[in-house]
Amino acid sequence: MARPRKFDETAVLDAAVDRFWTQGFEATSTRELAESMQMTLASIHNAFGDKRTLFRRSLEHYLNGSLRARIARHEAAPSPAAAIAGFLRESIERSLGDGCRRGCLLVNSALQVTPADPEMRDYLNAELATIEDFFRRCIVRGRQSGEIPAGIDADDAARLLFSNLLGIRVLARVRPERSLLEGAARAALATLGLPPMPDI
Amino acid sequence: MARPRKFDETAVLDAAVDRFWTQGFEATSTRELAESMQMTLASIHNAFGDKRTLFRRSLEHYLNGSLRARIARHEAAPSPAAAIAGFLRESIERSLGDGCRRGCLLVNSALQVTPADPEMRDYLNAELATIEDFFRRCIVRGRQSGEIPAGIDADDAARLLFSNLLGIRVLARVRPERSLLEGAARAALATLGLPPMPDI
DNA sequence: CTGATTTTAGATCATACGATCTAAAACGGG
DNA sequence: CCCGTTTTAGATCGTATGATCTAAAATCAG
Repeated sequence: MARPRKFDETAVLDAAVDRFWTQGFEATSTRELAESMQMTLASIHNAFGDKRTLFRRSLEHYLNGSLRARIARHEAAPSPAAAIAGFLRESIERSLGDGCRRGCLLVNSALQVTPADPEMRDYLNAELATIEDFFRRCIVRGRQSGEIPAGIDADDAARLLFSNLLGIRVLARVRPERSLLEGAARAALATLGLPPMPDI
Repeated sequence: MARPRKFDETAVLDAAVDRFWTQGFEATSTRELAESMQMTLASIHNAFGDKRTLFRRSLEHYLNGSLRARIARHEAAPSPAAAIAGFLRESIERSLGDGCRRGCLLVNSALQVTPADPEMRDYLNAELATIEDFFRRCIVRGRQSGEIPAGIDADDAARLLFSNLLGIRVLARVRPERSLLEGAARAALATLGLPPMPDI
């Protein structure tokens, strides 16, 4: 019978996410992680494997509690148009509410992957694609129900919303100004004939 | 009379840009830079200062030969609407033409700045802002001349184009697919009543 | 109690990192 | 020639890095 673990997995993964999110993978040392996670280096290695594997686990943890949950919640709403608007509103509020101005761990990480790690790139791409797909499904459903006016090609509309959100995510880290983030989202919604973002 | 330099500054800065662009600042070691630049570590330090200063110099070099030159060229064109469309077309073609799929050094770097370096963040933000300003100037001038239809607020239109371009830049690194990049740009242009991107 | 197993704690390893040091080289001036 | 200055070359430094090692601790079963 082995000695029981002293750490709470959720708590330590939260701590790891926090560090990686703020500083990025490369600039975060294993000692800094040990400090944040309140674990020794050996314990981290025992429990999570090497640094890259911990990073991967942290991403997964972040996505489960963040992007995936939010897409599911918004998509469960009866109105596809309002789902888009609400998703954008929530994205902006979360970013603006982050005192550390970290933007989005997924987007940050996607840009930091080096060519030496195509597996990580593909993983991140698959996750990013869930955003684009969410937008597309909403557009298609909204047009079928007549809630969203026909206009440009549905694929292109989804791509516009996708790139718009990615841009907002970039700005959330480097220039988190409400007028800028809201203006970009408001314009995308308006030009696509979608309802405005709900007020908070 | 000092010993003359052996290196060509432009060539070595090109080499540094290449490395930083591909791998990012943190993941690129000074020894890798020395190899690429065909200079010793001490010579690099003598000529350019520490790693961060070299990075800054490399960014400046990249921007002079890239973003700044392109904004100036497109803005000199007689048609503000065509300037926007042409700028987007060029951005996409440059990204898709890059076999290393590096995206945009400016955007990549902006996301990699850690909170410990606000000065670098501000520098990068100022550079990014020149893109937004370019779009705004074109929108305003195009509307004055009647070439661009009135629609949503000019500031918001500029923000939409800006976030759209940032998103395209992100995708240029992580998922450089022509249909995706072109679709996002095409949708932004179409919904703002702008002309399509010129064919290549 | 011993044994098996996993976890923790602290030290340590092998290597890499950014940066610096020493000395020779390269140049023109006097 | 010597001198002054900067650059180059190669070695080295002090520290940090990701990872590992050793041994004690914690647990239940027999």
